[in-house]
Amino acid sequence: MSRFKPTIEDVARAAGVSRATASRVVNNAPGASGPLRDRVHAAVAELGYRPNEVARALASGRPRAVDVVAVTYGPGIGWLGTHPYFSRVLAGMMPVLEGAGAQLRLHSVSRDTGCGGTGDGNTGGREAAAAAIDEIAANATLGAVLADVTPDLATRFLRRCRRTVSMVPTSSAVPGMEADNVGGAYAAVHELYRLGRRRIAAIHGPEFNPCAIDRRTGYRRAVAELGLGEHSADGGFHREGGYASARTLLDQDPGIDAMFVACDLMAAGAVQAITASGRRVPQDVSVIGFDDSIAAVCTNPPLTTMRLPVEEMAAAAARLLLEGTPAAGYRQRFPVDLVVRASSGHGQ
Amino acid sequence: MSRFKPTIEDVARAAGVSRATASRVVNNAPGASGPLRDRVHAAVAELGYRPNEVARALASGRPRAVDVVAVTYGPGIGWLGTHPYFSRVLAGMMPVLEGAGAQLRLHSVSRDTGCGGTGDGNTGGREAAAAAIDEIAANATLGAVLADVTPDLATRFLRRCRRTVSMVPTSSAVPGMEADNVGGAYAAVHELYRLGRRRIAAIHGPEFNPCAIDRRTGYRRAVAELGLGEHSADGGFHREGGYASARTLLDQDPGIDAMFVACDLMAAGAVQAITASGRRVPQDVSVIGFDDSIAAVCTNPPLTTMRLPVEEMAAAAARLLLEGTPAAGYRQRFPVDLVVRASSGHGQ
DNA sequence: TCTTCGCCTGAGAGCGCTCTCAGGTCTAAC
DNA sequence: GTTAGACCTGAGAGCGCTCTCAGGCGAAGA
Repeated sequence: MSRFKPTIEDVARAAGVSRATASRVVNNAPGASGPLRDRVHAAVAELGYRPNEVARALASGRPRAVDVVAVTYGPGIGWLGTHPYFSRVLAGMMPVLEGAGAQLRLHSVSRDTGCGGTGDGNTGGREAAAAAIDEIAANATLGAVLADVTPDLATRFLRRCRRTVSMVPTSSAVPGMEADNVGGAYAAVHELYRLGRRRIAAIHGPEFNPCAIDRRTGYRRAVAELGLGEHSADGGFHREGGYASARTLLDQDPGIDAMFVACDLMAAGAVQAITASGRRVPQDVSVIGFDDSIAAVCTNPPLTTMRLPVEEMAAAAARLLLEGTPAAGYRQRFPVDLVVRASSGHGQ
Repeated sequence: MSRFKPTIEDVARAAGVSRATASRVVNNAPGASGPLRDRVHAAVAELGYRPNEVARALASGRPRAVDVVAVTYGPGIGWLGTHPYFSRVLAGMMPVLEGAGAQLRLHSVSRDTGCGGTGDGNTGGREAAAAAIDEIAANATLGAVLADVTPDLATRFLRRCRRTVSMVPTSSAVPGMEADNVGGAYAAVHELYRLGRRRIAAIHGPEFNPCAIDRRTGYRRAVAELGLGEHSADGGFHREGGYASARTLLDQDPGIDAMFVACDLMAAGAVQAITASGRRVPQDVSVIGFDDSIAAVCTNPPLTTMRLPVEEMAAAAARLLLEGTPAAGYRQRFPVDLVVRASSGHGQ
């Protein structure tokens, strides 16, 4: 097989037409027809021609690529490799993008170090993150989806790239897909209450994460309304944190009979910690997670959880970007529903 | 903030130099120096100039982008959103690519339907997949990593794009990162044997998956050498399949005292099925998984598993691509090591 | 002082494609 | 027969950047 890559010039020559006509046919644009179309198609087939996307992008000024920016934090490589959230975003967008002939470019920015690397240094971390965000925004083309991001970074991104949509709540003008995190957490606590639980602890995500903040708010609101005490710890949105927090919580107050855990990964850790302490889930301690990610069904018992429709949100974000520049402050809301499995139990 | 995007022309004008000089400075190329460098840098800073990657790619003929192709199969959206494998590949490559200023483009091809969509139709599935592969290969630039792929598709890809590396074993000339899947499975069975288990069943991955084939081979070899019987089922590399297979296996032969499960996700399902059957893990049935993915530590008890160094493999693949075109048939081998957790037990 | 060499620098030619615009053809209506 | 209108077609000008090449200039050697 020859390594020769035919250009549209070659196609045009082979078909005996001009470059413009060949382009029209290849792009299925109107204004060329009948015999010429056939000749061009034949030439394309014969030469094995494929348009060069890069040239096409440059010439048309609108490259067909959506940038997905995952702002990660946490130990090691960040969440990208372990937290199911990101794959769900990708999986949700992929079919939409592919259907539109758009590419998906993935970027990761570590909130702490700028680059999506393994570094843990804090020296100039914020500036590095900001610089990385600028860099990506400057080259974002069809648009960008901020998979997880802090409001300041989101605002900064929007300044360079209007065609942006955030997957997490940001207070700013950044268009976003917004799940009812507050309501979900609120509903989880109420469900636990309904099951007869009265000492409902919470394991939250990191305090700078917008989703974590909302879920915490929902928990607090519910607990306050129900006249219950507040017991909570920060589990950092990773399993290890969930384990450690559950332990701490149980040590502090052995009477805890339920836990609302702000993500399934942490909930998996919490279930392990509860079990390790000699308690049973759900008989002794009822657990409700959040996300309905793959982690929820891997635990034993499987997790009752609040389903975050990540795939749907991601698909909607992709569609929004494909359509054009979303209006500043645009919001699309998604419900967060209870999915009952075994970890919450059946009540007394 | 103005929406004006300065070009290198603007920078050159502002600095009072030619476009060529501005380009040299921006690219840190030799042949420009002293005062001019400073002037250009000043202009860049003042205008907030960012090189347009698309134009740069077209002009230089070497776009800095690596394409990651995930060939998925299975129900629904495929594995992309649920199987931890893909995120690990991404997470492993990201730091390397970012360090080299390269972008990461993600593609998914469904083995069954071509597009990475949700379809389940088989009509023309293979041809669609092949067409999608061709399309991606034609535009692959810096190179491509085949995250999971069947040998036929890999070969086809290589035909259009020499700069390719596979993450799974392919018998063809495709350069690849090769983990010792056979040895890992073999070692797992031996470990189970060492623990005193004599009825060691296996839950395999889909028979067309190269990794699954190798792991099956390792299992068979070990079982044959140890003079044990073979009991196995296909779990399709997803949790549900693991659950169903474990159930079936246990029904067929209630005396099974150990299971080698070819991926952690399936193992999570298997553990649930074993528990549901009234047996204990590891006391009654010892379980060893494969991968050491996040799923391994979410289960209860946590899984003893064979660690597949996916991140390292992915990073190595990225480095290989960055370096140039790997030789046909190039192989880099990775060990698969036992990670002992609770699901295998301590022996009698 | 003249030549040689080396180092800067800028002009200009593309990379492969899109898209506008002017010209050309053909049909139909006057 | 003439003309307006609709529809094709191709020439050519870029998109923003890279990179080659030749000219210019100063230092060093003859």
